[in-house]
Amino acid sequence: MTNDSAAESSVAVKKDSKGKSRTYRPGRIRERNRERILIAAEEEFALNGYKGTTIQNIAERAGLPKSNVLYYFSNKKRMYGAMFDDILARWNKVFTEISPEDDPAEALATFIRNKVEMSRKYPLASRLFAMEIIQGAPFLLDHLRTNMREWVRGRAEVIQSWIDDGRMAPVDPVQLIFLIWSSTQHYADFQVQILMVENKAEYEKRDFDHAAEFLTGVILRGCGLESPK
Amino acid sequence: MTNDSAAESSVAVKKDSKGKSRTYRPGRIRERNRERILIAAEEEFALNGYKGTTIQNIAERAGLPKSNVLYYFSNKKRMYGAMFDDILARWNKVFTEISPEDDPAEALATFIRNKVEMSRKYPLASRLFAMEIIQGAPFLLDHLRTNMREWVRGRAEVIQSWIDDGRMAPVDPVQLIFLIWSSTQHYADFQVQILMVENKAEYEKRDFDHAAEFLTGVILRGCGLESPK
DNA sequence: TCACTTGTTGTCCATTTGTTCAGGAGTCCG
DNA sequence: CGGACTCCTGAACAAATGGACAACAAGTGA
Repeated sequence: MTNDSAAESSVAVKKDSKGKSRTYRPGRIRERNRERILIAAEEEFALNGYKGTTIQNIAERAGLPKSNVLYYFSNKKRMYGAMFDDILARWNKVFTEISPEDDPAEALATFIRNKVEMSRKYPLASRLFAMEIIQGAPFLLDHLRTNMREWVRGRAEVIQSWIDDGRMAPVDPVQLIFLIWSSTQHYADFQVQILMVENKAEYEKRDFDHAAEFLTGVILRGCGLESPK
Repeated sequence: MTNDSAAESSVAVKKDSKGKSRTYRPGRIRERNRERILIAAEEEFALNGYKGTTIQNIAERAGLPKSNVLYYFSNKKRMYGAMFDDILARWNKVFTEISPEDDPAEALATFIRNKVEMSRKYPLASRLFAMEIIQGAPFLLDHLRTNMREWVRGRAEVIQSWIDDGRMAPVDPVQLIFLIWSSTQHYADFQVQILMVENKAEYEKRDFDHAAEFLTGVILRGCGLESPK
């Protein structure tokens, strides 16, 4: 997606000594360790940033020697890239399409709820993404320019059609998407700030429910819509 | 504020050989270089994160030898701290108080506009702050727990009083502050994403005006308020 | 001019870090 | 059991980095 690390998880095709081609399964050892490493990497990168993260730290967190980590991901950059491939794939699965026939209130509410749920379920991914963008998206620039642009454009067109049909207030659709994006993302990215300000030690499930409810309420009303009950 | 770097800019009081105390002006050499370094530091830290930034890079950007940078800020941590002291001071100056007597629509609109203006004027500061929080606020934890908590609490109380007086819809005041905070901050922090999605090379002033207008429109309406003209 | 402080800078060093590599252990299959 | 391949790992290394330091230059008030 963003780099050529895809080869890392694919099935290797090699030729044996007789020149015949044979296929080998990567085996589940590879699968398992790869995953372990990526999970550790997600935590470390989110906590310390790209440069601040050392392969040593990732290895320790994954309970493997550094050399072994480098056996799976030939270098740090690739690891970082592979992580984002994983994250983006995960996100893609969640966000369903919307269409002009949908009910605006329903669709927007669902979007907001999904996004908040995402912040709850994958806060590390959210933070990783945020840090990457803040630093100028050196790895994801291409993704932003292609996939994400198309994604936003598609949504914006549907929203615009709702507006044209007089089914919601005339607000800038792209700005609306940004608003939903940022306000929901905030619960993952600025977790510490929220916890400190609210004097809590940890999030609870109902905090997210409350947040989702608040956001749908205000944003829908802001779009001239009634919240679906 | 967050560390003891205050001493760095204060007037040094030393005793001379005879034991008499004398005061020396730091002179404007110190002032000027300090500022130059901090500006360079802001750019570097925002671009590469704490760990990713090297004193060498800061020095080069400031056009000084590394040793000279270390003469002004004895180590990297202190530099980082001094930077935030500057940033927080800058912010404090901008956000005026609100009171129960104010008009809710007027006050919220002003707040949103100020915050967007902040994103425009000091995008680096905003990003720096965001990265710090995302990484768990190792330097600003204390600030969040004290100053920021009080700040939010104070605002929330005023908003609540507006609600109690039936002057706006009953929305959670703290969540409302978070919403405004995140949605406005977004224009600075996720600049690259926005530019890519909108297929632009650079922000223009009117982009911010447009954003502020959109946000006040949606959020105020979401709070059951009319936008002040 | 003198005494003292402040400012400047090149050099040095211990440590960390990404990455390479060579060799060995484990696994699978005919 | 033997060969082919996958998986593992300790050791080594060049580059980079934060910081210490000493010697020197410039500024300042009396």
